[in-house]
Amino acid sequence: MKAFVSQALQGALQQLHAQGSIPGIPATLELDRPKQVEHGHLASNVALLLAKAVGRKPRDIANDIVAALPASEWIARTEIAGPGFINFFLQPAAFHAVIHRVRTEKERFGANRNGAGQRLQLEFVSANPTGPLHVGHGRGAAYGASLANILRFNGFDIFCEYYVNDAGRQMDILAASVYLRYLEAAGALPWAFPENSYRGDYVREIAAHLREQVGDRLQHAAAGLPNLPEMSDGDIAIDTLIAHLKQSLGENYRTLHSAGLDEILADIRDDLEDFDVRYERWYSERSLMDTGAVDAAVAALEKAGHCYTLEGALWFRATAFDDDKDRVLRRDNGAYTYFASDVAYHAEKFARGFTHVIDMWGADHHGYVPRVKAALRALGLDDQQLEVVLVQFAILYRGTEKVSMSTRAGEFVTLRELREEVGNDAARFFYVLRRADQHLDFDLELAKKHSEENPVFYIQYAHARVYSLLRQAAEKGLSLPSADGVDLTILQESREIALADALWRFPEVVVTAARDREPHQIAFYLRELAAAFHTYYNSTRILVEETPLRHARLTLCLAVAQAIANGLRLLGVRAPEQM
RNA sequence: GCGCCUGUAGCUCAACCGGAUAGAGCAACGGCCUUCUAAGCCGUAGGUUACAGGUUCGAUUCCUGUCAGGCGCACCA
Repeated sequence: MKAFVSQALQGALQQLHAQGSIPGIPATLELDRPKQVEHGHLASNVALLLAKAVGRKPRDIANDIVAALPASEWIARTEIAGPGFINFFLQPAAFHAVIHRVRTEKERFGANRNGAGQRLQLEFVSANPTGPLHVGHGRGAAYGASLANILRFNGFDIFCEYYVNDAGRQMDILAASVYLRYLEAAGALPWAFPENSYRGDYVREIAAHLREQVGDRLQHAAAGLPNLPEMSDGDIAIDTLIAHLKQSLGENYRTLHSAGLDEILADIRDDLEDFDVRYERWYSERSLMDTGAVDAAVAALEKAGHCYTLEGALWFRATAFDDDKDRVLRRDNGAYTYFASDVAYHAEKFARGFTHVIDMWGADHHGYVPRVKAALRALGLDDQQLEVVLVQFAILYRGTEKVSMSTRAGEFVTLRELREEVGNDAARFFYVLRRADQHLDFDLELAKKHSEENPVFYIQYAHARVYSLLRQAAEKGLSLPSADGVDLTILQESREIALADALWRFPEVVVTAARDREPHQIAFYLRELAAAFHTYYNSTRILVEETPLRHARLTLCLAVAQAIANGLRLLGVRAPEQM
């Protein structure tokens, strides 16, 4: 419909251009919905843009443009308003066409092929597998999964990936923590559990499972165990413990390490699966080490002459590529930094042929963006193809009190707990109700309280009401509209036009939500569509005796239900037929 | 100190990558159920868009500065 008007406008402009009255057609020409209905269904600012170049008043130019518009069955009339806007008022037939389109396209209504041929990689969550996902990770999960759905609806080929940090020191700390709990369970822990290890209950469970698996076979490493509480520096204490375990357990250290990693990763997978968040691939950091990809990436940087050695460490000259300071790739102890494997990972993403790569990181990683981009450029890659979306933190509150979310202390609220408390639908919806760059205050008390008067129910209710109408019609023995042969031209009431107008916006919102990486646009749109429906429902009786009118109105309602279902599906929220 | 994000109604947030009179939800107040689900609808009230400049036909949006909040500035991940 918009394309139709746009075509007519372009035609008029081309005609004026051919006549020499305007120098060209502005590229920034807008054809948008005015905020107020009095300003028409569509409005263009083109005359305002041309005024300066032509040297005439905008309103005069607008007059010429309107005069040059071809006659049309869908444009009822035009109006020149304000400083020189051209307002278009459409015929009801244009809106009837939208309803027809929804019924034809069904679950594909709103979809487009804008992204056809583009392979896009989306990495999100990628939380360290050192514990269950907490509510902060939930935001990234909901956001990423929704964005993936929206991009797919726009025709992009999307590949979702979770980067598993299974190689770092944090994993060793987890292994050590599991071991201490393992000893504790056997009554063989000589002192109290240390502060800076992972202390959540899940560590006890992993230790218990390990014990079932290996019995007391690993207990021998307790001999010569360094006295952690006596050591003043906690980090050194942990590292000493890890070194001791690696040495005395030998091959069995791998068993210990895997016990934690496997169980937690399985838990994370289940959790996300239940949350309807799915990945094409879980990418192991360790695999980058094992295949030599990290060696290769670092070697490539060295070969390109962007590295130097200082005090035993290998540095990348990131400052040559606009970063604040140079970065260490390999420590003086010979171990690679996290940064080194991340360079390898990103180089590998590009090597796999994605046309565009989107990373979704927590906002606390923002300082990390310049150095990754610097490394990509140093490797001769186009850093423009890497887009980093920073998702601000979700700060947990219980009433007015901030809730600590230290994973080590085990005091956090897990994503699973949140889902069980407010439900998947509400959680998915709430998480994407704000832009990514907005801080999200997640008040647990409020989330619970809202579970009954939640905006998501408002939208679901609109959907369910339509199906309720169908059930009512069946009970009363009233016939339902068939797929075709419904005369929509009877729909002339302003609220019916307004409702169809709201429907027509869905395809546009799908485009801008993808373009701006903003799933919240879908959520806000759905609330407006639901509001338009509730208004209509309250003002107009749908199940009237006159069959043609009833069929036309039900067709409109079914179109609304279809659009709501399509929108909710993009956000991972169910569209129930009954509440 | 440097960098990134943010500042809009009492609260939580929108505002279509510069457009016309800045909009919703919640909270407050007043109405609507003998008829399709009141988990709903209708209405009232609420604003110097943090502040000061600048850019232009036009600024919540872009630029500069100030103030305030969050985050980051590791041979951690």
